[in-house]
Amino acid sequence: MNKAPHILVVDDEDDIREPLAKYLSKNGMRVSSANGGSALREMLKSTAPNLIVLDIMMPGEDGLSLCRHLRETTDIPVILLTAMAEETDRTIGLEVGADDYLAKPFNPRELLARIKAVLRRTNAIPSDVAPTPSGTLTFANWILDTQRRELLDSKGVSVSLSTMEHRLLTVLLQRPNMVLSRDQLLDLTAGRDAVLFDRTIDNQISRLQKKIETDAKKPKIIQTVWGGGYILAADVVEI
Amino acid sequence: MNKAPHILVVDDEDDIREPLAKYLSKNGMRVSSANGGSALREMLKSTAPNLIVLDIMMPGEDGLSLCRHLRETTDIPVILLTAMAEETDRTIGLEVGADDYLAKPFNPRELLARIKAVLRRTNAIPSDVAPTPSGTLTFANWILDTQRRELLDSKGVSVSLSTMEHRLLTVLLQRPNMVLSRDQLLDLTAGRDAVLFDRTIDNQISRLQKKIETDAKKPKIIQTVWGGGYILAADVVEI
DNA sequence: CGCACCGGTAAAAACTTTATCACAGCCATG
DNA sequence: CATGGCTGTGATAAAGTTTTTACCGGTGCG
Repeated sequence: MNKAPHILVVDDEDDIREPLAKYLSKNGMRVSSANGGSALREMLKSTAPNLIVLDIMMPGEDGLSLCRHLRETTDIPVILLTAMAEETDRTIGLEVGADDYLAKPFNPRELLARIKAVLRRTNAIPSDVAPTPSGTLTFANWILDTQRRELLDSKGVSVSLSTMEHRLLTVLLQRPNMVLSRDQLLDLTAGRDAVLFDRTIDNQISRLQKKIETDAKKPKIIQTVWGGGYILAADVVEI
Repeated sequence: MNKAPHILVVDDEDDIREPLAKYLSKNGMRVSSANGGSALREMLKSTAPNLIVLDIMMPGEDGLSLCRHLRETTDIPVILLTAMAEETDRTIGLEVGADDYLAKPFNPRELLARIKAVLRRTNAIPSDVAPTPSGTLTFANWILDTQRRELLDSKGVSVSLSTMEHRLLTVLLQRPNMVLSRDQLLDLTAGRDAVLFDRTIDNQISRLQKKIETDAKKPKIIQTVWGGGYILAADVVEI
């Protein structure tokens, strides 16, 4: 799609910083790294990364105030790394304005997932301001009653939807004829962090298609956009 | 249903604040904490919690005016904590605009229950579905005389209902074909101040089903909506 | 054509939510 | 002060849902 996101990793320990940088670049990120607060400050003069991964336990530095400073002077999202797994720490981290928080030792996969989640949130889809989740929506011979959580076909026969199916369908109906990436769908339905090799949305789409498509092999209503996500291809009318 | 509620705990004593924050987050809340009035004010600049738990006995602070200030400048509900178990204090607390009040030492469970109760009330079901508390209602071969508190089957045979069963049934009949969450049902059946746990509603429903369903194993009238609550699936006519 | 990904879906696994039962406390009643 | 009905709570079993895994087939591209 666009340019790969630029991640700045700040950690004083080479043994952590370098493998991490390598891992992230292997997985589609552009990575720079800094071995401490002053290197960080120096780098920020010349570049504006899309996200900073910051270890708060660096000798001779106060990671927390560094983070606070970042938050005050820039809009760059920050993910904190810390040695403590304490709930208190998490709280403090978030108080200081971090976007997310991860305790060491961490699973690089999880960090990657969280990075993606934060970036996704930062570039949030514009239309999630609007939608009115109430009322009754019609589309392609179906009627969804959001109050009753009931989906009716043209003859008024009810098809039951599970919680997630209902949520996913509602999300799609609120943004018809618009390509939604898997990440966006995850965000909108579950608010969950997407993890690598996560086929959750595929499955949910698949299950939903089985219920609402005439021919589930050739979906007309919910279509796949190769490399992009899914799109609800129908006009939606609120009645 | 959607995101976990965000609770802000304000207390100067670490020994209280931290375990409490931990307890609440273990029980499905998103928690931030502040160790005093200024930290609170600071945090409110950047976040809008769903509820604030405020200790009014903090040194160098006037908790009461803090609460009053909160009430004047925001719509965020407040639960007060205080060392005194005095009735006077409770009155003062409520006068100042607090939504609830709890004396220390308190049982964390009870606080949790009260938090839930306040949140439930805040997101209360819109009362535009103006219930008609009087009259006689028919549904699915049953006749409920709400005035006489009597339930009759199609042959006119009376089935006795306990207080709670009657109240619950009435509440459901007033909002037929609409999913009602446990929280909503709790609110509608128990009073404002009731501090109950979710399983209570399950039991009430179960007891009611045993009385009115033909086959209690496959309920037709009061159906479970998985992950959502219950729905009275029948047409209700007032006669 | 081969390679590297991407997407579909069944089945297993993990997790969440709900049903049910037993029991204890309460309250009014006799 | 014993009795019996009603309620709320906790434990445990059961049901239902969602996520992960695994495998396979399709797509774009060089």
